[in-house]
Amino acid sequence: MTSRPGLSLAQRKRQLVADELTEAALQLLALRGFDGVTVDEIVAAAGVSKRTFFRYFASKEDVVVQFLADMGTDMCAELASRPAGEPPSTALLRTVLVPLTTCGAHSEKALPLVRLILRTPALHARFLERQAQWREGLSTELARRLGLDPAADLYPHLAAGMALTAFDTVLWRWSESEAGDDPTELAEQAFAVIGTSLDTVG
Amino acid sequence: MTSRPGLSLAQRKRQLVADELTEAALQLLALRGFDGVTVDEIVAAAGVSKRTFFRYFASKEDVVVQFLADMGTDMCAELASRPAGEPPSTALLRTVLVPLTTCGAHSEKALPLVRLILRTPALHARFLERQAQWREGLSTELARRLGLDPAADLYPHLAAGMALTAFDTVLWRWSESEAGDDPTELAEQAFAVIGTSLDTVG
DNA sequence: CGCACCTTGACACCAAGTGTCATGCGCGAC
DNA sequence: GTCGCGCATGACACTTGGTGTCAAGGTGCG
Repeated sequence: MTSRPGLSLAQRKRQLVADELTEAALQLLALRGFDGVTVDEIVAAAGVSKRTFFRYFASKEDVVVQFLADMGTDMCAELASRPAGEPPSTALLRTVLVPLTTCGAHSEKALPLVRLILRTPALHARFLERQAQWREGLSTELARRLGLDPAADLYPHLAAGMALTAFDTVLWRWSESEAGDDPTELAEQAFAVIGTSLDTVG
Repeated sequence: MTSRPGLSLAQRKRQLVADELTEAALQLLALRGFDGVTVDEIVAAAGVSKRTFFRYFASKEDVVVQFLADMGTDMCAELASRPAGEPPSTALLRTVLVPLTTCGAHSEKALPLVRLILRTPALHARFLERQAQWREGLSTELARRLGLDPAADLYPHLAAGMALTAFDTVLWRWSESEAGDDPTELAEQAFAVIGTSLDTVG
């Protein structure tokens, strides 16, 4: 899930431990809820010490939420790779579709995880914090594309925020749906609403 | 700041203690940063026990952020009070203006507070969480106004999210500005961008 | 006066993190 | 081969946020 191939030998062991930890954690958390599990239990299940846990994850929340950092860089990369002439609305739709399609593709695992995050206040807070970081990245990239000064123009920040608002809405709606709507379809619906202003620059 | 007049006698003592606590806390936090101050120091400064602190505030963050709850209800009230025929963009602008004008009016106190919140990860996370609650309230109110089903239509959630995105952008920009731009002016700028899609329902 | 209620403080306790140090293991240099 | 270096780990003590519990004090009321 978080694997990035082609790294040094010693760092692959790190990945292994990290995966072991996240797997153990996710299983327990899905079962008994975020507050119902202590990190001591998690590390016992994974067979490492508590100190090691905190060498891999900055907090108990991070073990659930850390993968979002990768998604943020993925989104930025996608936005950066979109053709220069493309209108912001479609470029941002494509950007937001990156995490959303992977959600849709692995819904068996992703849906419970999303539900856990959105329904646990502590996790939701961290999730929103990450999203704020995404917003920074997207807005600077957007400013670069359009030749705007992100410190002077409100547009980049606003546009990035709107795209993430759409993302949020889709995710929330998806997490509430019983059988699982198609997130990509929902995203298109959402962008049909917000797209108008996205492309009305100036 | 948090005072709500016309309450019972005994509950006014509560307000007093709460104010004492927040004042002591804000002073220390502004001075040494959020992580540089322990709640033991805060309660020592306020002259109460640690246990009492947590009887008034659910967490250390809450002593900084609790007043946001009131702002949320204020915004909902404002939105509910807007005339029925008013287009969503102006109704939401008016809604967002409620906290923003008070910020502008008390910038000497509000600006450092906003900066503290936006620059402290833990506080920022809580802030965003509160905002998510605002979003719930605003979207249901919006759905009521427009006769939409908030569980079926994406629009209410999206519109509320866009309004809060504008709010966020304004607040962020305001907190970065040296001499303090006018938040209400910034809000109008922001709504000039997002307004287009806000009023294009269906 | 006595009673009930509410607030507070003291204290013990749990869970999340962090600093520190010693151990162990792989790996290259000699 | 082995010496030694670096790195990951574990053990442990400690700080801090946060909660449960209980006993004491104040206040209003019959």
